[in-house]
Amino acid sequence: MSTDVRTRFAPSPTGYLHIGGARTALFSWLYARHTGGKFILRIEDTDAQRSSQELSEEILKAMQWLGLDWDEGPFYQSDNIELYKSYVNKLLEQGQAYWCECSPEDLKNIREQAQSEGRKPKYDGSCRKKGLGPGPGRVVRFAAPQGGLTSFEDLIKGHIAVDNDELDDLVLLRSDGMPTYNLTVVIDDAEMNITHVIRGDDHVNNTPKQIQIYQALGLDVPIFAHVPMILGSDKTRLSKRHGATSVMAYKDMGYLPEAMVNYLVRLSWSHGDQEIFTPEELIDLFDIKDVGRSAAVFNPEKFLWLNHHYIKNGDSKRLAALLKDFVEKQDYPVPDDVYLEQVVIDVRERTKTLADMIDFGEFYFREIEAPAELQLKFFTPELKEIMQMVVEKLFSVDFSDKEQVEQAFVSVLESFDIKFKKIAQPIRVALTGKTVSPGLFEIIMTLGKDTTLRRLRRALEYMKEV
RNA sequence: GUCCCCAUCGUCUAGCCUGGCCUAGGACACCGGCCUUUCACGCCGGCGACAGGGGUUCGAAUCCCCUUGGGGACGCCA
Repeated sequence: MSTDVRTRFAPSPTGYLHIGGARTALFSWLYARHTGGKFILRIEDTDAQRSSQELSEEILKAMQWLGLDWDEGPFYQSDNIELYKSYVNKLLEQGQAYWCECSPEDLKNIREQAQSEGRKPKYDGSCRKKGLGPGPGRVVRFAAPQGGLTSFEDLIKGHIAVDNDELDDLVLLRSDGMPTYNLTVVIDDAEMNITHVIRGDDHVNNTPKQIQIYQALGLDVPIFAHVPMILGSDKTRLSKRHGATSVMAYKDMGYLPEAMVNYLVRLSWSHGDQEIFTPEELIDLFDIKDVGRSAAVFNPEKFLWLNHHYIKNGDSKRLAALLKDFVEKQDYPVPDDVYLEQVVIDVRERTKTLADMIDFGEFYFREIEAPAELQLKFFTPELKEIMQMVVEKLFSVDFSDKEQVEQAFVSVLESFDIKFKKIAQPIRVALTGKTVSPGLFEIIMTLGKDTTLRRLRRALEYMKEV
């Protein structure tokens, strides 16, 4: 027996790992790492209708992408059905559970009746005294304690107390023989010796019900920590309406996992004025005690800013490797690693995501032609001689030496006694097809002699023809 | 509707527990300026909040109560 911290993340594979779930997982993981405890992953797939193996795997992938590694699991609740049933039987034998024959329609009526009378729409317990046994269409319900108070000390919310009369005789075993969430979560957390149940705010109301089950079963009640929700910009529960909510959707949009971790951790948690954290710092600094009690609004702009921060400061070789996927997705020919890294270095200050790099740096990956209006505006005949000389000078220069390339321009500028400004935009348009781009010399060095000269000559041809 | 929870700039938050150092600090966004071959980056500056009302106190963003506002839960989902 040890008192080591054991936390868990228990998603249900009825959807992808979303922002909210990821943050909960992150907090659980951080707390385990911070305390030197264990982090367990458990898949809650007792809803056979809606759960799927594919979704389970997607969740695992998302966890891995975020770097949230687990020490035990993944365990699947569907592998433990007999275990849960044995507990149901125990409750039945103890008289703390009973068979119920009420149909879904009966239940609906009971609820509507209660609500219309201004009461909480809970099950009225009409089958409690019937002494029913198993039968088709029947479920097992928990005989919840009546009267009194159930309370607990939440690590985040503080003291929470609920009147037992508010609580339902909830279903433990469905008519199809599958156990339900409130039962399985209790049994597994107990069997897995979870010390700290860190989960979403939306489970606060379930907690007293679960505590009653722990008590009925004579199991130790863990410590609870309910983390506040993440809301959308209109302060309602975050959903697709607010934009992408799936973790992996952000990966596909060119976000970095460290940016997501850093962004999410700062929702309802902070450490003074610090905004940027390395994983090591987080493990060192994170504590549930510092998690706030109020909900946070997901702010895409700040997330983008953080992503840009990591794009700007990340290792360029790694970024180049990540960029490769995005190049392939566009069906562009994949350049070599050195070229890709140069692109990253050229564009990183002005692109906030990996996907941005592809858009903004399109001219690095494919042949481009400036729109007609830009050609007309910038490729003017008066620039003919100047451009001619730029091409000639560059032609005779060694491109492995940036110094020489810059010198070539200096000599052209001196010959015509003009400012660089005079030819910068025309050259930019010739090289990139746009008026906005990275620095000219960076582009030229990355593109290389052949491409640079080819594109400048094409502009020169235009100047001559006009 | 009933129950539970929450409440500092538009947003994320520091400060609140252990009242005075708060004419409330930082960050994102926004607006100016500087830098400059474009755009960015960077730097400098600006805008901007203690929900309201009562208490307690010499003194309240900080403690208490009420109101209001918001969120969540009320399922044979998790």
